[in-house]
Amino acid sequence: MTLKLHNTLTRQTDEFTPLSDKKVTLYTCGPTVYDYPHVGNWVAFIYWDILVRTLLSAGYTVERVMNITDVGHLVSDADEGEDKLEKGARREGKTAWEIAEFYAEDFVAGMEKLGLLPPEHLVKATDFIPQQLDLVRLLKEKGYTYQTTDGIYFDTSKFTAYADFARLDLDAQKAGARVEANDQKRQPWDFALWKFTPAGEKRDMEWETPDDLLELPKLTDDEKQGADLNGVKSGDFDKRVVRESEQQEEITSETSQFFADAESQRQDPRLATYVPSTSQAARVTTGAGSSNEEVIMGFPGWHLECSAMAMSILGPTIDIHTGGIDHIPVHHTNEIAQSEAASGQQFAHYWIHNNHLKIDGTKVSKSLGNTYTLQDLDGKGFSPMDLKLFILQSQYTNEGNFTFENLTAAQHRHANWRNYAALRHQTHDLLTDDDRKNDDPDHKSLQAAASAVREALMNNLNTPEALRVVDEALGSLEAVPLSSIHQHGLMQLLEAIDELLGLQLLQTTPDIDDEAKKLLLERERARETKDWQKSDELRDELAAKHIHVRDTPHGVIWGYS
RNA sequence: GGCGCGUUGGCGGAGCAGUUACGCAGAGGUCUGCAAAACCUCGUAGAUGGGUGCAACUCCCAUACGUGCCUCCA
Repeated sequence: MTLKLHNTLTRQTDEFTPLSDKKVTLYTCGPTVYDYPHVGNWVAFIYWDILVRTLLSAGYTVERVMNITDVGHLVSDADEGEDKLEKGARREGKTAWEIAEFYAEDFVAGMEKLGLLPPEHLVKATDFIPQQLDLVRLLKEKGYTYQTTDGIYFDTSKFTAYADFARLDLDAQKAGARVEANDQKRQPWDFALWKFTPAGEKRDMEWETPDDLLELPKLTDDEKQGADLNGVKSGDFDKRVVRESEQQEEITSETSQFFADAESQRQDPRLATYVPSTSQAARVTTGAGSSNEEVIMGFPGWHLECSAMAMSILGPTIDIHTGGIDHIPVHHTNEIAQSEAASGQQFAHYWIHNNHLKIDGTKVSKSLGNTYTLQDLDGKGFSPMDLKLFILQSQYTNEGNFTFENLTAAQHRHANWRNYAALRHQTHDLLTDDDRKNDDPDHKSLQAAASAVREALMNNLNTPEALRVVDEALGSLEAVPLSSIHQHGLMQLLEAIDELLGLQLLQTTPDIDDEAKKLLLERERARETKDWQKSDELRDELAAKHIHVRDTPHGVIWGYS
């Protein structure tokens, strides 16, 4: 059974073939940590967790990078407006660093509550500034950049495949474009790799812009002779820059860390074609020989972060890149442009995008006040797992619709599942497999259900189908005597559900304590003697302990209430 | 203006060219000391108009409507 995924590159559901037989490299665009994540944000992380679990179940090892965007994500994705972190800092009277730390911790806590597997690399953009500067340097050396008064930009006209991924019609877009705020950009869709801190402003998060990334004032036409670099005709490079970059290549072939880790890990021969740059960028100072004593501070562009982190950790080509559907036209288009321009290789083989969640039929929007967080849901009595089960009700490619009515439906289903899980405490010892062989039909059907769940996920992460399978398998335990439930088979199914869907059914359905068991027995005796009053009192006592009693034709069964 | 997605019963939501899953909710019934649960039955769902097929919810085309991204947002 091969895994199939809907690949945005091909717009088709493709069979998944990783670069390596055993290992899958995966990059997930992570959160921008300036506020609490809302249900719409969590959708993506829940689906990608299912993806990882499915890959693991298929026998792959997974190396996943998830970024924590803690700098550079502007209020507008198009390099305009304020930095979300700096804005959040002012809102709360803290520094951007404090904001980032607080919300990053909250995000990790949320992942734990939702039972999401931790990525192998959960990395902060601010910890990868040198790598990001290296990438800018590399792009500059290859002639893909230009400088404006507010930053270093990627010249999309130099990357001819720019419009391909999102199938953009740039000419048409140009015609209908909004007023362009930055008239120094050569194309409206050029994007900032590195932005300069505006003069007179002090950001919480800013770094020195290495001198060699800056362009000096333009030279005269005569002086520019011979300054072409890599076929770039622009006169934006001067002789000094060319000289410097030549020197750097000498140094850098020894010192670069940019792809070093990835090289040692993957030993992909194609990496040999990649000419690395220096990692010393952050240490470059405006010192001797520089005519410019002013230090220009700056910060990375949002798009740059993802490429730098993905490539420096996983290598220039990764298997899967995931993200929200909104990122196709801008963020991921830009990631592809800068990554592939730098490496000369395909960046990701599979681009997997989750569709958005609507809320009450309309979009999730801070201004509409419908950005429910885990904390909000908790306040209304819904657990993180209720939310997760709700989200799994629809496939990641589909637009979901969040309503409290639907969340309640998921909550009821979750409660039912937990009560089925509790049956394992109520089957008897004689059913622990010793006196029932593995070819027992009940056992087999439960095993079949476990593999049917796996198959459903292999089919483009069809979580609704997986839930249906679980419903049918667990439902088949209904209205049969406890004595005919195959405990081992039930355990295997529950383990499979927890492994594949991460619902933590086993750990959240403990056995009842001895006192409760005693009350149950007492109640049984009372019922045998038709002492209904005592029986009902005992039932109330159990209810106070959140234990619900059902008197079925096959005996008493308890559940959680 | 550009690029997308969708339209299945009260709600959510799959598969499938030929008995319309599954969950939640509703009505009636059986069972039960009572309650709950369970079980049974019911409401007989596929936007519209064409096309291809013996046969279409399922494939193709068009239309309508809804909705998302391109300015908060996964």
